[in-house]
Amino acid sequence: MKTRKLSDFELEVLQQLWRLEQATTPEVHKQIAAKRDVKYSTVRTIVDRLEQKGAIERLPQAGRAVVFRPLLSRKDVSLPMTRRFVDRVFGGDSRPLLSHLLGNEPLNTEDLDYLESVIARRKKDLADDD
Amino acid sequence: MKTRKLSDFELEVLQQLWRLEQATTPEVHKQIAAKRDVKYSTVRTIVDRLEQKGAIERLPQAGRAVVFRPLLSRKDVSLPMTRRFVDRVFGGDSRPLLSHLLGNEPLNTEDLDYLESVIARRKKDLADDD
DNA sequence: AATTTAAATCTACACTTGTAGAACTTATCT
DNA sequence: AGATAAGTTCTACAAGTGTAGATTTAAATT
Repeated sequence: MKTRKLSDFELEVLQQLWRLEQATTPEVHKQIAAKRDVKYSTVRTIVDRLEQKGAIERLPQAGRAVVFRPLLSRKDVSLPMTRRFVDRVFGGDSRPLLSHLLGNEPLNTEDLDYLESVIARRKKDLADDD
Repeated sequence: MKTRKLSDFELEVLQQLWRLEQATTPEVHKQIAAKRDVKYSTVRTIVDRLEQKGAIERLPQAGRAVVFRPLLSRKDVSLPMTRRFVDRVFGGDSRPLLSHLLGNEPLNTEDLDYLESVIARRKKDLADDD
């Protein structure tokens, strides 16, 4: 899973591909152009670069428009990128990030309950270990 | 607080400045060169760019070597970067990031207790609100 | 003072990224 | 079939980034 570095724009296109499971460049363009003003050929360039980087592949079938689908899963991308981010911005210590997110991101009761359960599990693991 | 975008390397230098509070380029270079092989002039270029971007400033005093210190705090940088990261990689939803970090980052009992307390506070806020 | 050394400044360059125009190729619609 | 539209491919380019050599300047040492 040779996850070469992906640019902002490449990530944005990949997000769309994850959402749609697979799509043509015009489809991806339509999605993104709904938010930002960007030309078709620009999106197409990004799609090509994603293909070159091995992050997506084209499905051979349909004749005219090329259908692409992701080769990398969300996790393939998010795990290494999270690691990198914590290193770059927090010097490797994820705790300030955690408390910031827990303290400020929009979370409902259900979310909080779930996160609490994750902590509980961690605690149990710690207890079991020694 | 015009936080222009900072590159990886710029962030790395800034981390050192935060750690040291203030430092000369040779000092920063020594720190970074301890981990990676990088030339003095390379680090100096990055320092100059940080200065141009207004992220650091030079202290006028000492005659020969120029001392720099950060103009941006860790939070000035980490808050907007975290936002951007969550948007880029998780499409704006921080919950998968939270559960990943809580479930996998190295955390000791004390850390977990503290994070639990943050959650507890959030829950109370929710209860008070309605 | 003359020499060595440390640091600063200047210049350069290849690669990546965002951005898109122009030209060519199919389909599609009268 | 001819014209229009939709999509693909090719080419380009400025800004940003990582990287560093060469040159100049200032400080320290003999």
